[in-house]
Amino acid sequence: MSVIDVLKERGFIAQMTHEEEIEKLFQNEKVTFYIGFDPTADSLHVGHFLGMMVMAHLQRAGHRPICLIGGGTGTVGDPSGKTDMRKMLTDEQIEHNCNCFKKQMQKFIDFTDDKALMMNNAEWLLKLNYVELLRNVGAHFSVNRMLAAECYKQRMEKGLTFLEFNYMIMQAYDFWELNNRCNCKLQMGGDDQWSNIIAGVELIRRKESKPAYGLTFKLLTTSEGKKMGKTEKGALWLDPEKTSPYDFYQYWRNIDDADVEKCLALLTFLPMDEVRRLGQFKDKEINEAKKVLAYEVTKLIHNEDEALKAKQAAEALFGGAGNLDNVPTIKVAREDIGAKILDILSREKVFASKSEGRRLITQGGLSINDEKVTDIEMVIANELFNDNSLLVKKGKKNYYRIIVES
RNA sequence: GGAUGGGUUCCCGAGUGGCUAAAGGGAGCAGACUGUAAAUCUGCCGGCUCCGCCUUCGUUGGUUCGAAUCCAACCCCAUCCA
Repeated sequence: MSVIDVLKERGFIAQMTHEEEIEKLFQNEKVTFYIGFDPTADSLHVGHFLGMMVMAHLQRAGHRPICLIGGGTGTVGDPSGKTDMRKMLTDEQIEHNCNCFKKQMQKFIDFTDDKALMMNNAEWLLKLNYVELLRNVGAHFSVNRMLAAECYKQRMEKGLTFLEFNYMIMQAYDFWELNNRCNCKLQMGGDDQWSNIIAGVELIRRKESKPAYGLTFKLLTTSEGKKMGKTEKGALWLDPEKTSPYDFYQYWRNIDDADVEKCLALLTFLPMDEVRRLGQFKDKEINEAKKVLAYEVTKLIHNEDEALKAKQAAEALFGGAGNLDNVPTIKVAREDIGAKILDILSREKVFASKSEGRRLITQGGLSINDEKVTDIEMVIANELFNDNSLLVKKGKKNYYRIIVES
């Protein structure tokens, strides 16, 4: 079975420019391909995860991925799928973000011995000469066609700046550049990148009279079509400082029944037989599949040790067994004993504000050691601690262990 | 540069002098039901020293006992014209 078949079977692929030729390409040679990542934040998030999985699959099959960090394009901002213009980032921010991306990708993709490359398009884009670019590249783009592109449709109504309009051209230029530099023949990306990818494919075919290909993978959406990876705290980050492994684990543990099989196929390396077997589970049983999903995904993004800890914490909290050592913990000082629980938990950001804390308690949404807190004025008393720790539950499933720092 | 319309709380969107912390919807949160799921029902949904007070309706000034609502200037957005 070819890698492309594997990707198809697992449900990655959305569109391909030349399906048969791409399949042949992967059978006949070691293919260099690239995926671009815009450094809009200082961490990758689940949205990027899918692309990384694709790279990993292809790398395992002996092909060579290029991670292209958009240090240059990031200064412009991709208008695809955005209703509003993106905020512009400063050069320092972009550089910082690029470095963060790099670190995270290295955990996931093997960059030794040039088995994968990491590049930054700032390297060539920032040097471009405007008039030269217009003559070399601009001549190959039809504004009429660009305006008809899906990715600009929304923005045609809302307004699109010339700056953003050029994003497509820059991305096409990237592909051309990589084609020249590293014989990169294929660009991949999320399905929202389709127009941008085609632009590059066509540019290479025109300039070089050489074949170039494009492939998009499906966006990671829930069964309801919403983007996956949104949490109450914002995006689901891959950086443990921004989203703890425990929260990360819990996100997948709590996923919709309908999305379990899809996620197992896309976000883990479990064999498809196993994925299908787990996907068959119904009702209560499907929780077993969710546990596998959560564990596997956490293991990939963080590591086995963190995945295990997250799993243990979850089992201790929800299964009622095991020790609580790995539960998210808040340390308080000795002099906090006697203070109001409301004050301490607001200070520790368990509540967004005191008002929210009050509301929560009034509505019966806060428990300490499994007993509902009914008194807003309740204080943290010594008797509440067993073994120096106390368990707070906010809402249905947010747990915090509080320990006193000695 | 000119004309017109518009900028309201996380998002959409009502509101044209006091009854407005501001309708309605979405998102979110909590409770019930459950399987740490979905659906459904109920409540909440600016902040605080919370039966009271403070801050918010593009910005800054002004009119008024009182302004998101009226006036002025400015900024931004959309559409048409140049």
